[in-house]
Amino acid sequence: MERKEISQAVIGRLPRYYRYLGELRDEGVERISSQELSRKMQVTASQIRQDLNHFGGFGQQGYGYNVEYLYVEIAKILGLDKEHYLILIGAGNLGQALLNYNNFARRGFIFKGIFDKNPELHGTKIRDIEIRPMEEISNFVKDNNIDIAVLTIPKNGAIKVAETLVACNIKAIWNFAHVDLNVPESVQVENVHLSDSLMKLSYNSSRYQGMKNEGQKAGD
Amino acid sequence: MERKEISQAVIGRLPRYYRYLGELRDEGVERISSQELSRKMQVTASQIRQDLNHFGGFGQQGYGYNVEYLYVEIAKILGLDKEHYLILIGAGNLGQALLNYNNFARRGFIFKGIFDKNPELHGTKIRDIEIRPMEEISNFVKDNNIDIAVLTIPKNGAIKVAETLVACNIKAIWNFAHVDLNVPESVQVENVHLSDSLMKLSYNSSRYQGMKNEGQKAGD
DNA sequence: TAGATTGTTAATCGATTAACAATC
DNA sequence: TAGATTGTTAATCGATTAACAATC
Repeated sequence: MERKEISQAVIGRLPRYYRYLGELRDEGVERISSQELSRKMQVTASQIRQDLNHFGGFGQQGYGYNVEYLYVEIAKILGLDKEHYLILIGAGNLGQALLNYNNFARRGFIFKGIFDKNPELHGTKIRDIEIRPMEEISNFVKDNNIDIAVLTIPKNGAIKVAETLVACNIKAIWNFAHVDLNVPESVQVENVHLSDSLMKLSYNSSRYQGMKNEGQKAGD
Repeated sequence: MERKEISQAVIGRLPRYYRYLGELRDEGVERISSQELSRKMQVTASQIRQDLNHFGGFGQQGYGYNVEYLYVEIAKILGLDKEHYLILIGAGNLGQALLNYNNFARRGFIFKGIFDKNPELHGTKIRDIEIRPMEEISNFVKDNNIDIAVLTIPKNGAIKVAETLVACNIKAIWNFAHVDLNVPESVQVENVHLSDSLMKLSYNSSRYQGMKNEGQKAGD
């Protein structure tokens, strides 16, 4: 019954496996070997087998993996076989973009409530969901079985809101605010720090340009 | 003159150092030791020193690091001392959210053009920037010194657009389309796969709930 | 000078890859 | 049965942490 902790590196790769398997399935592919998949995904076959075997033996020697079966199993591992109820906190541009992104609903992530501190928005609706004042978050989470709070507000407000969410026993926070939230380990946080991502891109492109110039000087 | 390649793990931590140093600077803090910073950031002091020393010796024995100086140096490393010209491809919700996010301009990331395939939008403006047809991307990139293309279109169109971008020598692509772009190594790609991020959160929160229940059964 | 703290080398830890026996 | 390919163990590689001499 010993459960070895699975590293975030492995978890982080599962959605990508899931995506490729979904595409294969849509193309009508029935089975695939780790080697074929490794060529498609540009990772080693060894890594694919190693990663999957953290969760069980989904393949068959001499045959490979059944695409449909593996697709469904990874969905289960990722919790996509269940519905998740979300609230959006912050009905700005980014929040609305997420609300309108159909893929989430398709995977079982369903927005149940929207909260914003702007009183003019209260009572208005986006995608048939009413916008409510921030004060109602706590009761709404408790009454509606909310699993995940999506934080799309400026960083100033984020820390206080996170405290509220912790207090009403939210399970997970998808944090787009540019600040690190300090929550107990019972609350999962996934950060999407867009400016960090952009800075990384900036570094990598500058570095490449630098290398190119150096190469020229040194005569390659 | 030997330049050892710096790992993406290190690069990925730089924006976070930068953020904390900016906050310290705003608070008027003049110097900080790796140990103090390590407590604030919840990483080891060893890692901070090791990371920074990839880029040079920014500290001083017995003193620590000068906050302002280190802040400016990390900005240079990340390429934030220069302006970057961007185009947005796909003027949907997400694209507009990015356009309206002031922090990017503040760090020198400036949107110069917007492209969308919807003809009704052509000629209209967002934030004083005209929306143009996709066919004009290539010339616009060449004529306006564009460094970075921000891809906020559905995945179907993304691969073809990426080919166009590669052909006109773009340096970097910030890719929000849910597909892996296959580009030469001279073009840097940074992926923001939002659904992958949400699935990871889903896994982690399900796993935690699972562990909690198991703990109960086993009597903790 | 004594104390503090870096820069850097060495030790440890963890993740990736290679190899191959098991088995379909 | 022979061939293919997994699951898994062992080897390698790389990243993180610890330790400490250098030095401000």
